[in-house]
Amino acid sequence: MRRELSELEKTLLDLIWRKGEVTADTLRVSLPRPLKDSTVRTVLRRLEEKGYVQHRVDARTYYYKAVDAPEQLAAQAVRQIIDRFCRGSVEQLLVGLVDNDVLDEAQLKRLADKIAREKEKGEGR
Amino acid sequence: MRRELSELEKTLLDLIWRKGEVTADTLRVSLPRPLKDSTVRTVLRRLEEKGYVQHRVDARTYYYKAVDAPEQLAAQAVRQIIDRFCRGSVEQLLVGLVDNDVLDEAQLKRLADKIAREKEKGEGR
DNA sequence: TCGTAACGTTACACAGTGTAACGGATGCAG
DNA sequence: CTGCATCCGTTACACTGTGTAACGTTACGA
Repeated sequence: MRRELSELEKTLLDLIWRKGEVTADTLRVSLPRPLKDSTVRTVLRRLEEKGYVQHRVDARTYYYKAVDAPEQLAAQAVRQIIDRFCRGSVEQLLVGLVDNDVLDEAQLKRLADKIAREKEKGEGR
Repeated sequence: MRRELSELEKTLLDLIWRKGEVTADTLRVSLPRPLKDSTVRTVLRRLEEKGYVQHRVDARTYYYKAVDAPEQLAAQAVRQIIDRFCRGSVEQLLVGLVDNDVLDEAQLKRLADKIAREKEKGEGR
């Protein structure tokens, strides 16, 4: 499992997801609070060390992009939560989500149907 | 939102959930790796400062118990994930879970039905 | 050849974490 | 009543991660 992300790293990664592929400077100017360019680059490098982003070079400029889609990281994170808090049971998690109003039961049912339908369609391909 | 838990704190909290209510020493002897009693107490106090556990005193012995059920913390954590990674959409998360094999679609449907049934029963009360 | 634009290296202070020694209070056995 | 054992809090310290940036380096274009 990859190392944890710090708060600032998460902020940057978020921006990268939103923008697709970015240079350190593009990123810098769209930051919520101002940071020096060297700061941004340092954090980008740490993000890369941790395996969350990659860069390609084009005419001595680095273009960074995220390695995983956000949903993938989300899925991993949820899996960890399940292991940690729900004794490995997805069911227990879902029930907990409904109980704690993160998810309401109508929504859940609708989703289940929708996903089932898409799955069917996908398999008929 | 409460502060983050460190790894050791998570370990202790897990044990507390499993045992219900514990003294520092009960906890200490069931740890995976040996720690001094003062260490355990320090971590317990930090856990309490962070608001995850409470203690009551009985004849100068502290009995600690968890403030929230694990499922509650799980729900909160998932909500954060949704905000952070899925642009606030639970649906997107669930789809991602299915796509990444954390949850399979049959299971989801079964769960949805079960929860819907329980909900109905609960409201008839 | 020189400024500019990009980058990496290095640095540093501050917070959090794991880990524990110590010393104070208090109840129980003599 | 006195001293040992039991529990607890305080204090401490080293290590790591994090936010933040100054500075040195390299290569291109004018």
